[in-house]
Amino acid sequence: MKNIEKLRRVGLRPTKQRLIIADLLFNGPNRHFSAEDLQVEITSSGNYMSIGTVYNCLKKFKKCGLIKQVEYSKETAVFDTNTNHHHHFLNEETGQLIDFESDKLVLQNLPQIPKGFVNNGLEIIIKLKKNN
Amino acid sequence: MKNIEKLRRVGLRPTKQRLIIADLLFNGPNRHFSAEDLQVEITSSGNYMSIGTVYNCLKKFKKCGLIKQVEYSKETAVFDTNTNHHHHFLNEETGQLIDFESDKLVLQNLPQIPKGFVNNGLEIIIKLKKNN
DNA sequence: TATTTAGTTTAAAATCATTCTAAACTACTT
DNA sequence: AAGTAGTTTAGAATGATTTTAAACTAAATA
Repeated sequence: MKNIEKLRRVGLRPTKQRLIIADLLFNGPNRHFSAEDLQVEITSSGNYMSIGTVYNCLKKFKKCGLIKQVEYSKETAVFDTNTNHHHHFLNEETGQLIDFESDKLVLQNLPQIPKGFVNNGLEIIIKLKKNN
Repeated sequence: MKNIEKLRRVGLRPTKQRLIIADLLFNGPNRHFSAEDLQVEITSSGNYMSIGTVYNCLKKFKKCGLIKQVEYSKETAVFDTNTNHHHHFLNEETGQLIDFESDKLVLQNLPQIPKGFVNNGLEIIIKLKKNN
């Protein structure tokens, strides 16, 4: 599917800038990245975009379900092209994230949800340390 | 146990400032707080402390295992007096955290840990939404 | 007890990620 | 072709946190 269609389908005006970002994000494998990472890539691809626009665009993409934002990250927002339900390994030394699928996982005896609320998503982070 | 002992036991010099914070943190029930929250409390208790010192102190306390830092939080670091293993409910609307115990929880078919690494902690966040 | 010193606190400046602002621009509609 | 609503931009603003360098203080030593 062309990215211009992809944007139209979720109600986003396919501007030049959004298409530049869509081409970088949606034509390869899933990955994690920050707004700044992406800006560097945009520059490397021979384009230019203000950091404000990168943030605006990522926020819109997120709102429209084209990307997710990894919720645990402390300072730097980390975005993810993988919008399927999944969890993360986190290499604490480097900050690198690795996805793992949630479909085989078995969770039992989950705690009772506080009164007045419903479960709106369960996220697991498994922190990794080098052995030795 | 007196807080002055508590600090000495982990190798921290019991300065006036550290004792003020220890008195606020360790003489009541466990809770979550930010550096700024704590500074407000310090002020309310009739003391004064620069925000830099609050950060320094919390970092030392964390390093010595007196408190933990909740890892998922996005922008504001959230500290926690509860150093037992536990997980969190997160009210996404307000940012409020609620602990839940991990001892009854059953987790099966956890994914294989990437080669060269060991599991250094598993954290679960259950996001909450108001029902209706 | 006085002196030393290594660690601590402080105000203020610096940093870093992110958001805001207001003006210029552009995709889409009429 | 003109209008308008949404978008992009540079640069300023914000907010959390860290750094800096000087003043201070707890603990060790003389």
